[in-house]
Amino acid sequence: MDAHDLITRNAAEVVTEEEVEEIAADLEERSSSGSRTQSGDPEGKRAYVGYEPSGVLHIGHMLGANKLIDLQEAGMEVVILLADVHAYLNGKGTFEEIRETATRMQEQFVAYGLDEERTEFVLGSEFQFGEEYTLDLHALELETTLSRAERAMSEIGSGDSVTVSQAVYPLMQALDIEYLDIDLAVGGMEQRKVHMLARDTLPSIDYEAPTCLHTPLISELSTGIGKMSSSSGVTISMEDSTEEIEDKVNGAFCPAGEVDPEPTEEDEARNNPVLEIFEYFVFPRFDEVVVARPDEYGGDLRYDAYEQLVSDFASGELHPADAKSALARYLDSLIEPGREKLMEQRGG
RNA sequence: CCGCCCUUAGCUCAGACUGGUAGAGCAGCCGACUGUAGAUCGGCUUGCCCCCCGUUCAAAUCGGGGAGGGCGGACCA
Repeated sequence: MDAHDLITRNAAEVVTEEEVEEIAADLEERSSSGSRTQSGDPEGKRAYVGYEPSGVLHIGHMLGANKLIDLQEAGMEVVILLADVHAYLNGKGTFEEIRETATRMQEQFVAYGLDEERTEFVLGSEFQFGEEYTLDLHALELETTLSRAERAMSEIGSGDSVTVSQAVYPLMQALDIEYLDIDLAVGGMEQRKVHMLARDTLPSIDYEAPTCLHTPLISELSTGIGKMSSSSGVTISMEDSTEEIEDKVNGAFCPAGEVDPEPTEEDEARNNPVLEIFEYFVFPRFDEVVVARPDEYGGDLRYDAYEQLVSDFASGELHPADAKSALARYLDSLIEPGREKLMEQRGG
């Protein structure tokens, strides 16, 4: 797979396609000339994603990590911002508490499969209190209306009250992209308003508009309606036991043969979360997927591409129950190293 | 600072005028039916009624104080 395909595979959108092509072309040129990207190389292409530190990685973090692994493979340098200041601004606790969870999070990312040598972890507070940063932040504040900043914070639900800190939050995200010298800003689709704000406002203080890549959001597991969230409903995380994974996956909405389930009576869009997780988690990380199937139903099935699995599912050849048990098994093996790290962290 | 409104189950709210320690819908959980889940049936759980003080035999309900949240406070209409 070439650099461009690695960058864009399983991405919900890229802004803009032209800008990504430029990055990909540059990576291709460098790899063919034999100059493998070294960390800290001023010419290297850098991608980043930012997360508020949380003690336990959940499926959203893992989805982002999958993309970062793709980007590393494509030759990019990868930066994970452990956004302690952002977490503080979002009311997640004291700096001490937040920083402690930041360390745990970093270890879990490595356990999940990020190359430790090629991943740079940066604590937001390392650079976000600098004088220059602060002045730039105020300059951005001058360029941004409250309502625009408020709209960019996806976590703010209607009806919730908004603090000034939450309005500053997205502006800092924009500035981080510049200060970390990022060529590609990565985030889930819930980050697109923040990134669009960054593209609009950074040029007004004479910085470049960042190129952005957004990963899809997985549908709510038990209904297929809306998006899976770490704050409500069923979510999958690194602290799930094998049994919990099995139970959660087994409880997932998964109508037989329906790749594109019908909307609900209230006209809410529905997706098949089981297929989504196969597509975004399993196939990117495994060359071959084996679905164990009882002999009475025809024996095991083997796939080396997501499309093959979908086509069997659509035809009815692959039954949801078999798909689910296979999914639980693969998800479990993805989570296992992180789960062990987590137990180690808690035991010590 | 001042004024008005709100606070009851995880969520949206009823109950307050006419005191008798609480209800609905949704969600959730459990069974039946499906080789999964959903749908559909059947069953079940849940509450510092925002806090404190007072009146009363008895307070979610009445009185006082407080906290949190929403909206408003020039002009124009």
